[in-house]
Amino acid sequence: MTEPASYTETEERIFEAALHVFARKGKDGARMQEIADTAGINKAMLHYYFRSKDKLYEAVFAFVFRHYMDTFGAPIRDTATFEETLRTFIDGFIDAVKDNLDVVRLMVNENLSGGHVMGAQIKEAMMSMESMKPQRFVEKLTAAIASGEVRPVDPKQTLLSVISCCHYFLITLPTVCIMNPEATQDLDAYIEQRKAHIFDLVYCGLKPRADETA
Amino acid sequence: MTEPASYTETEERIFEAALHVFARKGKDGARMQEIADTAGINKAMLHYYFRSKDKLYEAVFAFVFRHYMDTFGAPIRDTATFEETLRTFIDGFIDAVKDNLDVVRLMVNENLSGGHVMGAQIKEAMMSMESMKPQRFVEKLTAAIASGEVRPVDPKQTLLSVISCCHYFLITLPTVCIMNPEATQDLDAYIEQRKAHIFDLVYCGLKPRADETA
DNA sequence: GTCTATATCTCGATAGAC
DNA sequence: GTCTATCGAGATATAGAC
Repeated sequence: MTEPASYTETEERIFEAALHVFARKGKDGARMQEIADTAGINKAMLHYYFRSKDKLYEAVFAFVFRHYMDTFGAPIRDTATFEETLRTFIDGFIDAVKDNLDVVRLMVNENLSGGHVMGAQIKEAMMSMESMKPQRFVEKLTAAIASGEVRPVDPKQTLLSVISCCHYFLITLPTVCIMNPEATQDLDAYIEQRKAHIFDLVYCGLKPRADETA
Repeated sequence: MTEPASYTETEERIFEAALHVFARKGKDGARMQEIADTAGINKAMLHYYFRSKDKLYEAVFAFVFRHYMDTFGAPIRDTATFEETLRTFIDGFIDAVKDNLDVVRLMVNENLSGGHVMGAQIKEAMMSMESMKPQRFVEKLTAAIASGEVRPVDPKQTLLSVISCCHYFLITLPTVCIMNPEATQDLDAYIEQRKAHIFDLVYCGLKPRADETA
């Protein structure tokens, strides 16, 4: 799978439209006509640029995956304490997810239907991304455990829990809005409230306790 | 939307097959032929029993939603401390999700594509389910805060975080298995490990601290 | 109730004019 | 590069024999 280093303006508009449709309907449920309409171009042009639906799906996934991994979350600074690291990570992560909801939807859809396209992407990405944000988070957490700032926990399990808390409520937003009417009225306020809750719950869950041995 | 109180054996076999396909492909991506093949019946029979794809989707969703809500999770006993309640809830919830993964996949798919069918179901279900498990969890947590067993937190936010941790890793299982090879080799062991981690993280996050005022 | 055959429509993909 | 027109496969849905 060779990928061009850059795409034309039209191709990126197609990616944007394809992402929107694939994210909601999945690969099989998406319609080329709907993607073309959303992109404001002719349906034949989709095939001119990307030959087939399969190729378009793979191309948009690869593009989005790289872009997503590059820009996700605030940078994790080396000078921060783990408390700062955690707060910054949750804050930046949720902001990034909120601004790229379709990317997360696309990836969830991939997992629901087997995750084969994504699997190939992940393996390819592993090679060229030593400084991946989640990996850095695990490193910082491991260091914090060693220094005693955080009690001994499984770092990968903890990362998974934090990501779960940050992703899940946005994935299931329609349901969350039904259960929490205030989220419908002012989503941004609800998101800030949720950020604060996640940090509070997780950081309290990680701090060493006076009444326990480390 | 009037629903029969019970279905025939054939109809329930169709539900099982439809759930399997709809959960993975979504409503638009699913194929009636594949559902018929999975159920081991003729494609024409699907239309004989459920007129159209739309009606089948609504019927299977309503059926599954009721069944899911009735049987989900271990009963929350009134005699338990909140520590026991939490452990029992996480344990029973994850077991139920593991045994009904397609149900969760179907609901996530619904949310990804707008959640309109599910929205109608939830509103209908709210009326007849005062003893819904999640609602009972919130009540127990609220009581535990009042009694001082748990520090003051937002109960609904906490419930959402617990559900996130229990659902998310199973929804994204293909990705989780790539990141954690040991989960591929022995999934049940990984699930037990995850149960223990979630309880540990959340319960430590909820326990009052000696160095803080309640 | 269950099947085969088929009508009708929609989708992905291409041909060919411009 | 962009469009219209269209082909052929495959989808939903139905008709009608058994």
